[in-house]
Amino acid sequence: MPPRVRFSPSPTGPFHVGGARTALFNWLFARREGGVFLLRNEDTDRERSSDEWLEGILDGLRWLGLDWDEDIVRQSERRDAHLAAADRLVEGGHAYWCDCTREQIDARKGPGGGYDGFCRDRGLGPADDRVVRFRVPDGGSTTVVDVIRESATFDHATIDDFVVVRPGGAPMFVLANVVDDDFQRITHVIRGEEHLSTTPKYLMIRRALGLEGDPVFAHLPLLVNEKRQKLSKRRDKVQLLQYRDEGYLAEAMRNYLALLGWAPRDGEEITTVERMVEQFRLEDVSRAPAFFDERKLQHVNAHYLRELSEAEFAAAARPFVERAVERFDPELFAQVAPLAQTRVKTLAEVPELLAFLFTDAVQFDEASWEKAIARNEWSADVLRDAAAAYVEAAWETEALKDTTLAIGERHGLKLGKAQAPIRVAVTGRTVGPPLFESLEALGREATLARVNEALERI
RNA sequence: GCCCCCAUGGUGUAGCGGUUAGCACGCGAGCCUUUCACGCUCGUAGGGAGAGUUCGAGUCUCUCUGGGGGUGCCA
Repeated sequence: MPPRVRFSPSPTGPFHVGGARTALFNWLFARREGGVFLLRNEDTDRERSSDEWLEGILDGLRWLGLDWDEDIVRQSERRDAHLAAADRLVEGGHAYWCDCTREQIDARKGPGGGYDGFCRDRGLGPADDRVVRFRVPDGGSTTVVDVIRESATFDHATIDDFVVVRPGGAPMFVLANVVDDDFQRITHVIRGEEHLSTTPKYLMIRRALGLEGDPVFAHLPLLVNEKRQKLSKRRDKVQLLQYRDEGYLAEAMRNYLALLGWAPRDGEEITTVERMVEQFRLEDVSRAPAFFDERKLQHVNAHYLRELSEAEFAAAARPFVERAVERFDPELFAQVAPLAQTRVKTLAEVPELLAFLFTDAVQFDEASWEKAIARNEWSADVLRDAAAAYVEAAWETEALKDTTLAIGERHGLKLGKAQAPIRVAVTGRTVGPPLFESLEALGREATLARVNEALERI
């Protein structure tokens, strides 16, 4: 029997990197084991769920290349099955109707106190304003066996009778989970650690329903922020597709996500998805929470960026540049894009590097101007010589380099020094892509205009 | 409060009773070099604390400490 796993997000907000990591680990496991990767839309909270959020999740999964098998199960359409299970629980004495309000519970146990079992034996029948509570066995305990963290035992005495059906017949998450996992014949439940403490409830419901053959559990370590708290959409940058929009490649994101709580056995952190599938073992997943470190993500992304062919890089970077510069020129861009390839960590950094080629007005960075031009008395001489020599020079990289080299020698300057004022005059900054390649691409006319403009500005 | 989980450099991790505690990110230095990058080389920094088991402990046990998650008529 091939393993069957599921990713079951709740479509109540933008797709989260934590969710993406959970999906990825499920996917890697399924692909590694020749299993089946299923999707379940957990939209039982009708007020908070929407199809638009679901679309965002699907977009994210497609972007990462996480393809799923079989049709997506929509949990809200499984309501009858959930309620039938609740009926069976009540009939079997494993659950009961309860009409306590939060206020009444607080009045009896104090604010924040748990449920005290008040309605356990009142024999209440169904009503729209009543809930169904699971009757937690009085004694004993439930042990969760977990591939990643061995086992965790929970005494029943520490678990209050919990709600399985809300007023109006809305099934709760745990009930729906148990029923649908059984329906989809899920063999391995791979999810975030935040679900570990609800797992005994899951198991108790299974027992009460008489279900046999528990799935294997694997609770993944949480993804946390720099303060070591679980990533939250309120405080942290967690939207998966925001990273795409900021110039990260899907391959890089997928590779980085895999590294959070897991490491390839061969030690090669940056690796192909095929190698990840080959090496993925659930028992190799670590137990400690992992910090989502964007700096390391940047490193991984830069690596993938450099691995692209020049044409692929240009194609990937083009939309970022096109919308950021004054006058986009496709041919010029194709020519200069490779100059940026080893100089950026994300595609979003490409425009600032190349913008000087797609504008009429150079933006001078004042610190650069000061450092390369204003502070050096020889800078005006270099610029004057360049303005003269560039009129006649052959307009290609090597010739421009030789010409500039000669100008430097005349003033006792190495090329590194001599090129600085010219670079600032033409690009506005002391750092940027290789100068002579840039000049060749910019053209003689624009270059001369900028050098002369700088001369006047001194 | 109660329950549960976790603990190797700043970060992600390797190790699975005997290692000079490895790798990667970051950071620092050097080389390369038309700036900046890339690349290469070197360096920086680590098993929370205390007991115990053992000839020997990051690795096993216990206590404590710290962090986190859960404790909903959210998922």
